[in-house]
Amino acid sequence: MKFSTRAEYGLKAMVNLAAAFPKQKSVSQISKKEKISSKYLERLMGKLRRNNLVISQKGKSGGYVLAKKPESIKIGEIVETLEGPINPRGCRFCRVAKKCSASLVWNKVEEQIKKTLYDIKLKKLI
Amino acid sequence: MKFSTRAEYGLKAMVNLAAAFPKQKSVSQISKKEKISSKYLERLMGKLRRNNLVISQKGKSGGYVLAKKPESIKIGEIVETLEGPINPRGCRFCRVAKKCSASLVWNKVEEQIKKTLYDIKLKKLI
DNA sequence: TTAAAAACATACTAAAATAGTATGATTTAA
DNA sequence: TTAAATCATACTATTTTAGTATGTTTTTAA
Repeated sequence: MKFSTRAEYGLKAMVNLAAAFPKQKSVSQISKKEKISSKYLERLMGKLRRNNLVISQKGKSGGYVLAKKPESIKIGEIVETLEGPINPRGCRFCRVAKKCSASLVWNKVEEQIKKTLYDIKLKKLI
Repeated sequence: MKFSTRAEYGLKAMVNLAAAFPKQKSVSQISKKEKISSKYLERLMGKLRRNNLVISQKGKSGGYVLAKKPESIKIGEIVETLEGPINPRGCRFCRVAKKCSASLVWNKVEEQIKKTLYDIKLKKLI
C-alpha cells in the first residue's frame, strides 16, 4: 500500500512551481533541484498539463506555471492525475454482484484517503 | 494507490474463518467458496499462520481456525501481514535528511489509513 | 537569421512487484 | 494404509512502474 514514485516526483515538482508562482520554471531547473531524471519528469509534466494543473510555454526560456493559485490546487488532484483514481481495491465481483464482505473496508479507506488528500492544498507544502 | 489482491484474498479467507469460528475450515473449502486458486491461498494462509492470526491443524480433516476471537482481530493486522507495512511513501531522502515537502501528506495519509484499518474488527465483516 | 534551449510525442527497455503454478514432503484421521 | 490436509520452496508469467532513446516542434535571445 504505497503511492508510486511518480506521485512523489510530480508533487515535488508542483511544490517547486508553487514556490515560484506566478513565475514559471523549466523541467531542467526542477529536475536538478529535486534530483529527478529530467526526461521522466518531462513526461509527468505532460500529464499534469493535459489535466489542466499547469500551463506550458514552449521555446527558449519556456517552462511551466501553475494553472491556478497554489491555495486552490488540491493534493488529491495531483496524485490522481499521476496515479489514476484512488480506488484501494476494485473487487471485480463486487461490481457485478452484491457487495462482498471486504468492500466495507475498502470504501472506508478510500473515503479517508480522499478526504485527506483533497483537504490539503498545495500552498501548505511550500 | 491500491491494496494487492492477496490482501483481498486473505481478508476474505479470514472472514470465512470468522463465520465458522470456533470451528475450522480447510483451504479447499474456502478456495471453492471464494473462487481463489487454492495453491495461492495456501501460501497466504502460511503467512497468516506465521503471524499468529490463525492456527493450523495438519493431516486429514485438518484446516485452519482463527487464533483469536473475531471481535479482537483487527483488519490492519491482516492487511499488514499480507502486504507488508502501510507506508504510503517512504521517500529515501527524508530518512537521511530533513523532511521533504511531501512527507506531511504521506504521514497524514498513513495515519488515516491505519486508524481506519485498526478500528474495524473482523467480526464486523461477517 | 540562426543556434540554443525549451516543450512535446512516442516507442522502447529494464527492473520490480505481483499473481499464479509445480513439485513434492510431512502429517494425521478415517 | 491411503486419502486429504498442511507446509515448503522453487519456478514462471504477467503486469506495473521507472527510466531511456530518439527525435520533432517551437520560440527567444544572441
